[in-house]
Amino acid sequence: MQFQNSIIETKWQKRWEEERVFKAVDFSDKPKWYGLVEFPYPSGIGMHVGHLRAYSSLEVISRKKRMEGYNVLFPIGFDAFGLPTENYAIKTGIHPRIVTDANIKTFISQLKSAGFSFDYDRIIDTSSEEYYKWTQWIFIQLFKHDLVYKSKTFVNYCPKCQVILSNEESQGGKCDRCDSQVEQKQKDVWFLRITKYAQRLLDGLNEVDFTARIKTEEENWIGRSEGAYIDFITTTKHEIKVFTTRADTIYGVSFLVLAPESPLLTDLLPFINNKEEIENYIQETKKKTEFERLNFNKNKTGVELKGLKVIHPLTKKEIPLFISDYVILSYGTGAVMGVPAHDQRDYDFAKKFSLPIVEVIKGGDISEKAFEDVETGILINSPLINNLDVEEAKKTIITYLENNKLGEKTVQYKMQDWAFNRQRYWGEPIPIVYCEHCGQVPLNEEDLPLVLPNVKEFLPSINGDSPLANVPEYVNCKCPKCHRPAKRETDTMPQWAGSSWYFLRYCDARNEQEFASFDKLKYWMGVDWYNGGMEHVTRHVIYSRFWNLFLNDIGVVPVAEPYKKRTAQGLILGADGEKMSKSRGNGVDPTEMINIYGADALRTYILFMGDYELPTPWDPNGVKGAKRFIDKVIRLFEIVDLSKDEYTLETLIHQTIKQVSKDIENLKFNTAISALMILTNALAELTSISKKDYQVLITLLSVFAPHICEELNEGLGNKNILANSKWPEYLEEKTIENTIEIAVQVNGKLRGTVKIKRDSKQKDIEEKAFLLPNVVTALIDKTVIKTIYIPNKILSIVIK
RNA sequence: GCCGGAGUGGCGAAAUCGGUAGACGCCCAGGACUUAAAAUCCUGUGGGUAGCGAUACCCGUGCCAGUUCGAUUCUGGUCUCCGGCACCA
Repeated sequence: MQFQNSIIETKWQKRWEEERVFKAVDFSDKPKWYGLVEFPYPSGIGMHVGHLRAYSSLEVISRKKRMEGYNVLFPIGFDAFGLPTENYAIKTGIHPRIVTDANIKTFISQLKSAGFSFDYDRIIDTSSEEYYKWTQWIFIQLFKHDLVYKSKTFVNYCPKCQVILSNEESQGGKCDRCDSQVEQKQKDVWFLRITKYAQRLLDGLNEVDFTARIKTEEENWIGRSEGAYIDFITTTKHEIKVFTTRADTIYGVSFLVLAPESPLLTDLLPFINNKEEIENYIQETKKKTEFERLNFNKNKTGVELKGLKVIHPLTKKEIPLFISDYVILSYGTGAVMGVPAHDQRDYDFAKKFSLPIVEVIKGGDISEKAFEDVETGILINSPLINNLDVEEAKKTIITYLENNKLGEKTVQYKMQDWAFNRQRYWGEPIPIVYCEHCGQVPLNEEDLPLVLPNVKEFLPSINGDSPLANVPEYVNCKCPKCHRPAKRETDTMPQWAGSSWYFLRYCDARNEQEFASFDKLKYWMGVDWYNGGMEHVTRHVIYSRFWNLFLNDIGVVPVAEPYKKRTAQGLILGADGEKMSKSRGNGVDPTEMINIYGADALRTYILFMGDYELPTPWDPNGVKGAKRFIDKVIRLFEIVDLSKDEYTLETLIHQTIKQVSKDIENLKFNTAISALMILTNALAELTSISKKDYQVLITLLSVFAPHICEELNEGLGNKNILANSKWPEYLEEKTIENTIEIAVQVNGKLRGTVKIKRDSKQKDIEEKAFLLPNVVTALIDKTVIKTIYIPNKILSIVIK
C-alpha cells in the first residue's frame, strides 16, 4: 500500500467535516464532556509548534472520549484584540480588522490541516461585534454591582512619545520605543474590584482538580497572609494603623515608617517642622520608576518627620516616625512598624539612621543581620509574652491588643485590583459615558454593542489618550440617562477581557439574545478539562474564574468554578535547548513539517517527544522517527489475514489497550505511543496477523494519527468512520502473563533469572535458582543466611 | 530572599506502595538491497577490565552520608539548572 499524505489527509478532513463527526450536540442524551484549550491570538506569523503541543493533549483526549460514547464539546476561537495587530496597523496603515480576518483564516486552515477535531461551527472571535457586545454587557453588570471603579494611580509614561506604557514596555525604566527615561504619571484608571473575591478565589481551589504547581502559583499570586492591625497614636493624637504578620515582635518596635504616598501625610504635615525636606523626598519618589524603587534593596532612604513622635501602645515610649519608599502604599495600610532585630529591611533602615535594634527573640545573632527564624525562637524583653514561642506569642498578644482596643486580627492579600483600561484602539470600547449632570453612566443594554469606530490613524493621541479620543463623532454623545450632551470614555479594555468569559460563549456561540442561554450553560458547564500555558495560570485563569464567580452570583451562570480540572503543557524549546524565538532563528514551522512528513507524523512526534508537562527540546529527526513508525504500521497491513478473527498476541493486545487508555488520561502520551510501538514491533515479527489485532492497533493509534488510521480502517473493508467507532476494551485478567522471569540476587547483586510459571512456589524457584551457574560460583565457600522471596518478582539470597 | 519543578547513556526519555536501571525513539557503526545515492530492512549500541569467542567481573541514575537482603525510588545534608513571585511588613 502506498500513500500520499496530502491526499489522504485532505480526503479524511473533508469526510469528517461533511459528516459532522466533531459536532457537539446541545442537550444530547449522551454524557457530556467539555474539553477546553486556550484560544490563540491570531498573529501574523501563523501557527507555531507550541500551539500544536498545547492543543494535542485535549485533542487526543477528546477523540478518545467521543469513541467512549461522550458528547464532546471541543471548541476553538480567537483572542483577537491586541497590541501586535495594532502595532502592525500603525506600521502599515492596514486596518486591524482586515489583518485579523486574514490571520484567522490562516489559523483555521492550519488547524484543520493538522486534523484537529474542533467543532468548527462554534468558532468565536473576541473582536467581532457579536462577541464584544457581551463583553461590554458583562462589564456593565460588573459596574452595576459596584465591582468597577475609577481611581487615580501612577502609570509609566514616556514624555517623548507621550504614551502610557505597560511594565513590559518600560523595562529597566526606559521606553522600549525611544529609549528615553520613563516617568511616573498620575492617571485615572478603571479598576475591577477583584480583591473583593480574593478569599473566594482561594477557597475555590479546594473544589477543583488543578495540578499542584498550578494551585501553588495561584495561591502565591493571591498571597493571603494572616496578621494584625496595630494602632499607634502620635503625640499629635493622630492614629497610625500598621499591618504586621509578626505581632509577637511588638516590643522590638523602635520606629514607624509610612509610604511616601500615604494620605496620612496630609494630616500630619501641618504639625512637623521639616516640611520642605519631606516634600522633596515625596517628589523624588514620584520620579523614580517602579524599577528603580525595587532595585536598591540594601540602601534604604527616608526622612524622619520632625516635631512629633509616635507612642508605643504597650511601653508608652516615644519612637520616631519616618517616610521611606521601601514601604508600599498598596499593601496593608501603607504603614509599617520597624522591628530591626527581626526584619532585614527594618534592620537595614535602622543601621542607616542609627536607630536602636532591640532583640525580642532569643536564639539568633543580630550583630550582622536580622534574626527572622520563626521556628525556633523564644520571646524575651517582652513583658506580656516572655518565654513563649513565636506562634503562642502571636496569639497571646493579638488577644491582648483586641481586648484593649489597640488592634485586631486581620488578613491581607497581595493581589490587587485589576487595572482595566488601555489607551489603545484595538480593544473593546468601554461602554461608559461622562455626563456633567449624572457622572459616570453605563450605556443602556439595548444600545450595545458600542461599536469601535473605523479610524485611519492608529497612533495614540497626545497625553497618551487612546486614538479614539481623536474621533469627535465617537467622543461626543448623549447621556443615556438625561440625554444631555456628554462625552464617551475613549479607553478600551485590556487583552484579558475577551478571554475572561469565552468558555461560556462556546456553549452557545451564536446566541443573539444573550451571552449564552442558561439551559445550554447548564448542560455544558463546567469545563471538564482545561489545558493551557503555565504563563496564563495566574492572570487569565484567575481573572476568568473571577468573572465566572460573579456571573454565578448574579444568577446567569450555573456553576461557581468554571474549570473542574486544569493542566499545563511544557514549552517546546528549540533544537538548541533555548526558548524558540525569532531572534534566535530556532523556530519550527508546523506547515512545513506537515508538508514533508504529514500531519499524522507531526502530531505523533509532538506527543512522543517527552513528558508533556515539561519543557522539551525539538529534535529535527524526531518527526522522521514518528514517520518511520507510522510507515511500519502501514506495512503491517500487508500481512493482515482478513479471514482470521482471533487475537494473535492476546496478552500484549490487552496490555496495550490498558496502558494506552490509562496513559492518555494521565497525559503520559510518550509512554502511550511507546506502547503502540512495542505492539507494532511485536506484530511485525509475525508472518500473518488477524484483522482483530490490526483493528485494535489502528483504533488506538487513530487518536494520535487520525488520517492514516481512517484510511487503513477503510482498507480493512470497514464502512464506518473510525473517529465514530468504539474505543477498544481490555480484560484485566487477560493482561497477565503466565510465564514470568524471576530475578535472582545474591547479596543484592543480580546473578541470573529464572523463567517459571506465575504463582509458582518459592521452593520450586529456589530449586532452579541455586542451579544457576553464577549463583553456584557466588556461593562457593559461603553460607546462606536467608533467602527472601517477593512473589513473582525477585528472589534474594543473603550469604556470608 | 520565598515558593514550585527538574538533575538517569552521545541526545529526547522509561522504570518510583524499594525489587532485573536505561523500555520506546533519535543519533552513530556494521551489514542487506542498489551501478550509485536516498529511502527501506536487519544487527549492534551506558562505561570499563579480561578473553579469539560465547561470556565473566567491576563501575554506573548530580554530590555526600544513612536505612535495607536490595535505593533512580525512602531519610538527612549538599550542589546545579529551569520556572514563578518578590522591599508584601
